[in-house]
Amino acid sequence: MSHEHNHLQEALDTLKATGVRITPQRHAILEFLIQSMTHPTADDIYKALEGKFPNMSVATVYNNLRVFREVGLVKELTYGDASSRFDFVTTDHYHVICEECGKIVDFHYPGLDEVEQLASHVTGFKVSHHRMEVYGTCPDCTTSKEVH
Amino acid sequence: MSHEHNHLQEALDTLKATGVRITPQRHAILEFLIQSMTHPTADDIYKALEGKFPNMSVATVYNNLRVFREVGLVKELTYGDASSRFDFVTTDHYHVICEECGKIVDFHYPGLDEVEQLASHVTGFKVSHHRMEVYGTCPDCTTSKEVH
DNA sequence: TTATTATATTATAATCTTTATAAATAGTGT
DNA sequence: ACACTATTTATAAAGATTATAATATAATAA
Repeated sequence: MSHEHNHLQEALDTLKATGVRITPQRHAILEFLIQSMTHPTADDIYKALEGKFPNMSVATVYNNLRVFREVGLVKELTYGDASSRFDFVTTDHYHVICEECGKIVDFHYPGLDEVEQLASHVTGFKVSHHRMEVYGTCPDCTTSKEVH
Repeated sequence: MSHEHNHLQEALDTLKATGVRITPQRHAILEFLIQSMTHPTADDIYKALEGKFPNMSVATVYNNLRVFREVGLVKELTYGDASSRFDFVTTDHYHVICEECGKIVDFHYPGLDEVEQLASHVTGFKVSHHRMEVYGTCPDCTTSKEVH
């Protein structure tokens, strides 16, 4: 049984447990998110599934991404550019983003509890979570920028 | 000579040095950003200055914020919500954001060079910078949520 | 100071992402 | 299979940002 299959099954269980109906569209969106390595936009998902669901509405994609986010299955990433990207939540990881080509690569890091604690102490906030991304140039783009 | 005045003067020098013309609108936008503690949106700035510049266009605000960003005077912050916020760049600091009321508070932290280094090592990226924010509930909102 | 010239501003429209609405459809538990 | 309610669809609307073209203006040099 593959990891992808596991994730999908667990996600469907989560939906059932929270009383969210499992529709073919939701199934397909989840499946796409899980197998996707590209942190797609809502429009990416919409386009990717229009073969299987010629009548699906963009609103359906947005609605379901919101539902998935509320249930904790999906994380919404807002970078500088126009549209949000969506990431199926697996284990805790951060992202490195290539400023040349936009590629997003995961990397794992112990977590920044210390920063949260300091922030909480200094500002008096009750801290719930944080986000962090690293920006730079990916190996491919670094190579193609070199003079030959 | 106040800090605000210093910042403004330095900002104007930066503009002159990079060949960006200093217009009354740019002067006012910079001034507002420097004295503002609220990380305003483009529309906030537009509204704040419409008394002084009744004919200023929204496009002017956006254009100039882009120019300031390109020159390194201003940082654009994209959180989950609809519009970007703009922050005059002074010393390195991070933000805590209240999930109830949206308030943004600065806090200083040594910097996460170690994370950048690890990310670079693991992914092969040439790292240029990172962003991080902490989320939680501010003291005011915590208080007003308590049962009396 | 004035003329020149490129740049900035304005007004407007267009574009793009995301959300709202209402009618039609389809899951789910019985 | 039925009934109930959530979901989907199609469409329009809203909101943020960018593009365009005409006008105005800052910087520079004569």
